[in-house]
Amino acid sequence: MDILADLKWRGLLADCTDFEALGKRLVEGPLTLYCGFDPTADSLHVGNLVPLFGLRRFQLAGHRPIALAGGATGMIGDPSGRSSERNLQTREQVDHNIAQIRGQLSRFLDFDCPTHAARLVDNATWTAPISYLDFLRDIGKHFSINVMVGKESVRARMESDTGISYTEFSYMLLQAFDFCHLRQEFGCELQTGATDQWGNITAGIDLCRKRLHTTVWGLTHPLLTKSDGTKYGKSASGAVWLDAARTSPYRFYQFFIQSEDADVGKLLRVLTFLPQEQVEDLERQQAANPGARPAQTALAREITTLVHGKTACEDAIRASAILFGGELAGVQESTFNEIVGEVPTREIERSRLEGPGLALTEVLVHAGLCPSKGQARKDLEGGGIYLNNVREAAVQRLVTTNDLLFGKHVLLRKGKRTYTVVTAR
RNA sequence: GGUAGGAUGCCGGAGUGGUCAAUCGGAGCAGACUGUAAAUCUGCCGGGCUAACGCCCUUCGAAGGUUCGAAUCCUUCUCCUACCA
Repeated sequence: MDILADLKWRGLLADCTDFEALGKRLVEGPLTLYCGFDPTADSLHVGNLVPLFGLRRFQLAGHRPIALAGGATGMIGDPSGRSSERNLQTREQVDHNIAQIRGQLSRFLDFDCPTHAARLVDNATWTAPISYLDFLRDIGKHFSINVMVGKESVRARMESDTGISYTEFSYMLLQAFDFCHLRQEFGCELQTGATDQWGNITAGIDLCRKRLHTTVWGLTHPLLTKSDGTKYGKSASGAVWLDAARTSPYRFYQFFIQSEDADVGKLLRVLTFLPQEQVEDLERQQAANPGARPAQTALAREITTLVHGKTACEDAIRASAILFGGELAGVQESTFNEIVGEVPTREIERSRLEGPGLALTEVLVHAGLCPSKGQARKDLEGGGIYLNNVREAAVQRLVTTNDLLFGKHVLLRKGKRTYTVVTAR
């Protein structure tokens, strides 16, 4: 299957400046394409995986991807898809974020491939040295304000209460310049991105035509949404990050295991590299026996392995099996230790549990499962608290050293799936 | 610079002297049903104390003031919005 057909089947094609011409170009031979990632944080999140995996899909199909880290654009702030002005990041923040993100970008692409190796670039390398006057003369001259204010990203903000600063208004010039530069430097002919990047991408295409008299293309991926239309990739505790320090592999795995039936088919297509037959087979299994959740299991395994590696994924699977396996009665110490470190863990001084012990409500607050003792009491009364996987409804319950598993740990659970291990020290 | 309007809990948004820790909706958390799914129903949803009835503390942009009593009235300040210049 050719790359465009594959992307289409996966639902990854939102728009293209010229499907037909691009399709023709793609069969002629390897093409160089790029996609940019701004360092708005020190880690990418699952939403970024759609365009990033897009680059990988192109590389697997024999093309040359360039992942661009926005060291320059990250200093400015993209107004696209934002209803209000961004806070400028300090240079130090951007530098730190860029360093982290470069590492993440490089994990999914092959830089050693002899025929179509990937590249990692930073737009600060070519943007920073240019003087303001040169930029205005060489780049700015090609832009019509009339066209710029017509772009969705600008118009939306001009109509909003907060407006748009000159800084963010200029963002599209920088991104357009990137495309132009990459066309000149590496013969890059295609830029990809999420749909909100359409305006910035077409700005680059126009600039290439005007400055270089050459035709390049743009291709956008749909924004990843849930079946109810809301944005995908946010859990209750915020975004789902690729950085294991921000979102542990266990939590990452759990996020996908908990996918809704209505979404899981789409997620398999968009976030994994499983072939069409296999995805369709999983969807059939899911429809036949939804309770077994074969699709969620496959999805979580695939993507956790891609992002965190085989070992971390297997650890997450084992920890999940223990936690969601019911009673802890027969569990061995070595097995239990596997979940310590996977789920959030808090320490407590052993002395506080000795003698009469410590109120369970206090332990819950200490563990971070409940925001206050009052809330902990209510959660207990509501039957939502489990001590070592056994429901505990007594508000006055004290936790003592007798509750320690293997003399060390207490497993606390709130609701169906929020766990914390408290370790005596 | 002028005029008018606004600022309420995570968000939206009622309330315009006591019955207000503040209607309602959304989000969130928990329970029931299930499948670590969705939908639905129920409870909770500022903090502390209590087994509980209940009690106490801190909130309605900020600071003062009027009053027995203020989110609600007055003064000043800060910020936002609209129109005018």
